[in-house]
Amino acid sequence: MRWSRAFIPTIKEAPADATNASHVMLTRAGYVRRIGAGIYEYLPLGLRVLHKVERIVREEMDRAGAQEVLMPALLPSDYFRETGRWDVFGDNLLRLRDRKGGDYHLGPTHEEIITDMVRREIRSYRDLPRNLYQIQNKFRDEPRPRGGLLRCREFVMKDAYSFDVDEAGAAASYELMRQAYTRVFDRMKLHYRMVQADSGSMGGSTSAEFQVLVQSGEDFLTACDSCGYAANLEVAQCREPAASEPSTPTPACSKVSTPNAGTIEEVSTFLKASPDRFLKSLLYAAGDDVVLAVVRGDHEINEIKLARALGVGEVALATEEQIVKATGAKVGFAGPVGFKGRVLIDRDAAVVHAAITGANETDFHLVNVEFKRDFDAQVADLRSVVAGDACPRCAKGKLAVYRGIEAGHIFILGTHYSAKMRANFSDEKGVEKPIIMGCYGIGVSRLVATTVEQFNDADGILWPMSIAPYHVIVVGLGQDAAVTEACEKLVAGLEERGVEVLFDDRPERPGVKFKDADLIGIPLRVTVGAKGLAAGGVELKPRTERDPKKAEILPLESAAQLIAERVRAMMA
RNA sequence: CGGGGCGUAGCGCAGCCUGGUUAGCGCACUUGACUGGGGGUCAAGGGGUCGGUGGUUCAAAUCCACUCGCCCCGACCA
Repeated sequence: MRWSRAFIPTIKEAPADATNASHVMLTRAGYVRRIGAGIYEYLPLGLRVLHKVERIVREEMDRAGAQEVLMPALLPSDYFRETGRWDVFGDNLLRLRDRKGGDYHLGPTHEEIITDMVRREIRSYRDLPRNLYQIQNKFRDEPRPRGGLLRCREFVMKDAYSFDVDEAGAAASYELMRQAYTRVFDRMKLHYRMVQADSGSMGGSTSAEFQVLVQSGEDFLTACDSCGYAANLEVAQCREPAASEPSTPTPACSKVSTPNAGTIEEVSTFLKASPDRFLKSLLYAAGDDVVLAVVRGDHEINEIKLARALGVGEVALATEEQIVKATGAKVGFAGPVGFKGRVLIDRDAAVVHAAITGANETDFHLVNVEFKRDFDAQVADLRSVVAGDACPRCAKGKLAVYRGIEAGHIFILGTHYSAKMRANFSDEKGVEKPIIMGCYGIGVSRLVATTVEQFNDADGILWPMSIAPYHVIVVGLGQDAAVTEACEKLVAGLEERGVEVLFDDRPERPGVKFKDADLIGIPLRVTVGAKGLAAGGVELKPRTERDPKKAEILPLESAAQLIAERVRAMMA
């Protein structure tokens, strides 16, 4: 491709509303344009990258024995009504109505549709297992699209769905997908972790997320430094603390005045006691009840764990009125001692001795509080892991905390959809049973942006060879006939060898071309100029090399061959 | 949905508080000259329903009301 004929609108200044690296880079480099909140156009370079990601995903899905299908984006409401998601999805579902008044929506995910496709055709265990996948645009009316391409209202997603006769079969399908995912992310050279994750409300048993590690990630993860344990912070566990006795008997619990000191920080300063001696008491609304959850002062409560311990779907922080009503005190003075209602305490909070808590009385706290002696509560794991916690899996490991972007999620669904939709098969004995399903997503368009988040520098993008829009950029300097001739010859030689070449033949100054080449991030740059030709050939420099003086001089005659080999090596 | 902010040339912004006659700046764009290995210099140009509607006023980018769009923080998020 000749740049002089290409549509690659690079710009110096990104729109002011671009806040993260991928949005800024992809916009400046002419890959995408935003035309609405969470709605993007893919320009030629952007589409080439998107297609390359799709191709890798397709190849690995096919290799794992899955087959591609295409489902409608426009869906009649019947299917989602059948499983209740017409209501469950709420405002996240992009709904519309046709001229006859019929309810429709744009598909946010296609479990119901694929389940319907399968139930109409699959009758027998002989028809199973099967794995079907789709790569297509999906729609969610996000409450707040953000992060450029990272969270859009319309996005490209690969979803695979597996259908098995039993749990063992489903586990095997899941394992195949796990391996396929590993291959996909490896081929893209991403730095990622597979982590345990919350299966969500959709009743999955086994599930794992593929998190790409980047500082700008929305998710927090933890991983052990010595074994393979890794989990999303939502569900991450740490080792249970050892039980301990106070070194000296704790004096009787007593009340102290702490005027206007409601936060841990204020009371901690006021009483000159470190936060880890506090029992932080938080009130939560769980269904119709208000419960008290207690964690150590320096820890943060994890609402997913709390909900699980309570056996409810979700919990919400109590309102100010609820707090005042339940404790009889202003916000900031709640405590477990004397609390009338259900109390849960985190394992680490339960082993604090001579603790400090709110007194359920405005402007007062209690000191020398002892769990069991002064109050009782249900002990549970309620807090989020913090860096430095002991690994729950191995004896010596410490947990580190990272940030990541969720690029993939695999899980076993069981019979959640098949039971509701009567997607059954007959087993060997003729007994009708629901199909065991799994589903496996990859955010394809999100992956484009995620890769840029991980691979960029001050000058622009650094694509991995496997998904770069072009393998090589040939930069011709000056209007010299000899230079032009050398460029043409090199470009032809590379294209003959299957190398994808962008040839910058524009009559621009060298500085402009070099800046643009860095910005769009093609992995290999070949500079062809009078100077280089005089010195023996063309100059090859990887995008990762900052110093132009370190470019290799390749003889023009053999350059195409050598560069083609280099491309192949970088692809692997 | 709660809080904060922004809509003025393709992009980035000033002007608005304190209304006033041709609405400015940088980048980008066009033309010419010089220049030519990391976003060059000089000169001359073109480009605007000031988000929309209504109101106040002799006069509105500027004041008021409504409205649409967008961004950020939070809530939410397969």
